[in-house]
Amino acid sequence: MEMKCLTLKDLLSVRTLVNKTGSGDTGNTNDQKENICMDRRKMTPLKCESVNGFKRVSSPDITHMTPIKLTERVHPDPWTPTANLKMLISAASPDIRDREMKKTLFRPIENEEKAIEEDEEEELDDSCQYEALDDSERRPSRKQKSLGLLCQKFLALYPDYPETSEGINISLDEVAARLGVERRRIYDIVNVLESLMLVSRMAKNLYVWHGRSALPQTLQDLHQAGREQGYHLQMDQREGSCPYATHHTQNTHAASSRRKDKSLRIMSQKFVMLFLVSKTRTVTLDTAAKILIEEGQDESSHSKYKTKVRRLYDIANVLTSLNLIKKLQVREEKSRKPVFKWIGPADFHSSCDSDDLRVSAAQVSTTGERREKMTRHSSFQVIPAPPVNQRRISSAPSTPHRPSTDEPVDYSRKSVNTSAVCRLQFGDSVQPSGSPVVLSTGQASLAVPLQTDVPYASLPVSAQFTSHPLAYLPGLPQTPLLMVYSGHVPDGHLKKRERQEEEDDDQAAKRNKRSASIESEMCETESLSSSARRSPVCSREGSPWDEASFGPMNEEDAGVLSSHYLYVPNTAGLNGLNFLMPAGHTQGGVPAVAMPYFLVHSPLIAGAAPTSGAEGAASSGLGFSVPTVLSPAHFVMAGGAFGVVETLNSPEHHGHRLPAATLSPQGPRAQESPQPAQTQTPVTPKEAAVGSKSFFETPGAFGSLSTPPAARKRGSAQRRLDIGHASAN
DNA sequence: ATCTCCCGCCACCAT
DNA sequence: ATGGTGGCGGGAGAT
Repeated sequence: MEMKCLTLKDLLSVRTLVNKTGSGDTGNTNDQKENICMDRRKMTPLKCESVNGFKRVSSPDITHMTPIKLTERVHPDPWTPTANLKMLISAASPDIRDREMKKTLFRPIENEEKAIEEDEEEELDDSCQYEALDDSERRPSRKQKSLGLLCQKFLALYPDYPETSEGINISLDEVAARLGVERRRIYDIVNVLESLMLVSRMAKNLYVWHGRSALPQTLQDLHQAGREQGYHLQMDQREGSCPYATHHTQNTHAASSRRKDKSLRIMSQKFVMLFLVSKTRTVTLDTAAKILIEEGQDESSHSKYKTKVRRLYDIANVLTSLNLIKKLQVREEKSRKPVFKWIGPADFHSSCDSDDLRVSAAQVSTTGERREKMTRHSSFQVIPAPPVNQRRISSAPSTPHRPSTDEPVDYSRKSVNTSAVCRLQFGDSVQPSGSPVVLSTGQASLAVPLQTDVPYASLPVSAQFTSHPLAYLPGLPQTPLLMVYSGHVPDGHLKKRERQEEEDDDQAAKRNKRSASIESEMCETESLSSSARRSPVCSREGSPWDEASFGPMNEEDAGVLSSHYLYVPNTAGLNGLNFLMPAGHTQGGVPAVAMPYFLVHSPLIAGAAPTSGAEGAASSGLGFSVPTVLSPAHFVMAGGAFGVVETLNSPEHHGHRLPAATLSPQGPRAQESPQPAQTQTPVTPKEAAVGSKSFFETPGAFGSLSTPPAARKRGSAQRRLDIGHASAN
């Protein structure tokens, strides 16, 4: 989608309910909130007081959008959130109202319970159901304030399948006011929705609604990622303790502490993955919590578990509202055991295998967009938007954007890319086989036969590739980015995933096993973005030339790798770039997963032998001589680890590290290393630290699939997961 | 008693 | 310093 939505800010404000309500949204509302807070807050006196206090002060504060206890300010009828909504809706424009009504009234019932609840609530609201007027009744029940219900209301505000042309802006403030809740709650919802790409964050306080259009694809991607992550194994085995569990935990320590890693978004995606890879499509919170804890936490204290479960409940409530899962009451033993069953689309696995395989220029925009939207997780991310179409959310409320600095490449999430990227195979999920790569460069796309070798042995690589030892990409077009990806489907990349399920187990197990050492680094969105900035090369911390980064990986690692990309930001004078790819590198001593292509830093090429890393890789069996053809553009040659490479000399570009990068031998250790010398962009210490973080810990999973554009804008640190951040940097 | 999960404090982090 | 985000866990309602 285009970012036109961004420009819609004006529109937005116009259509906002609040505005309609008239009066500077805050002003009146605040007054109203007065009555509310008291009744509504069942809270302790203290809370009430604070509320009041807040309230008093709020009037003046109105100016800034600081979250105001929206709950209180919206409607006088505290105990019925729905009432607030209705009121607001009625005040809204006909469109909104209609849509709203339609939604609420006709939306398929999710879970009986929910539906019923809602209905009841509606009734209550509508009629003067004051039968239950006792004070106790007046106070909204816990259920009425549930996140799930709130989410339903939220969803009711937007069409499941909005017209593609225009994005629907979502102002958190507005929606919070509209729903009569505090903003904090909206974050909970939006984060989960974002994890499924139902919405995308465009800027501060501004999201764009995408609806369920991309849901199937998103789910497919998640399914893929889940399998690559080895979740299916864990799901199968876990019913006690997963052997891998402990393993996992081990090496993540460094990364695990970061805030984003515990992100609700990520957790949500993982949670969904669990369902998707589960044969029974059911997941117990207990299992999910354990699995998730293992991944992200060092310690698994009971409190951690409890916290995790809390979050899972939050997520589950939203997913339930989305009709994707439903709760099953399974009582066993002496206690009830919360179990959720997937009731959403489940056929995605077989659907898109072939179509998406090749991403043509034309497709890039859409596909890329989709991926990009995939949470902020780099794994889902994709292509940066072309400078041209980029929309800055500058208009976005309170989000200043840097003007043109980032002009060349804006990976801001906001910018839904239009194709500026050349993308070769998308990913395993998308591209079934390590097939020929289709390179799309904005306007033109060329197919580059890639020799997939041993590492890809499992792949049905056809002879077609063999004939082309090298992929030669003559001067890259204007395209800002070039991404080459040789699709290797770890799982044997069968078209039918079902079929693989059993087959993959071994691999998955293997991956899982080793995941401990690399997981933290895999596919981490944030790390990608941040690291990208720091280091042009995918190598984790070190400079592109860091040997460690390029060193051959061990077999295990090799096994884990599933995707390889060649990622070349074509910004600063890369147009003339010529690219060579070794077609059939032998894996001789090289771990099966060695990369088939390299990036070579021109200086190196020109002058002496490639740096150790590159050198090593090259020598390792990739008989690959660097032709003089290579342009002066800086090249980075990456051998083994994975396939993301970037040019070094684009300041604006931040390369971004692929998940595979984590595979470097040093593993975790690398993480600790200080900032790469080459950091192009100033990085805060924190960022650096972040770099090693892992998002998905899925080798080659999404991370590999979607490469976050080299330079993702960095939004708030917390948003770094985002695909694109508004401000470039 | 245990499950759910609301609520809002407050750490984070970009500005 | 400011303000948007959102992790987190206390603690209370629901079962």
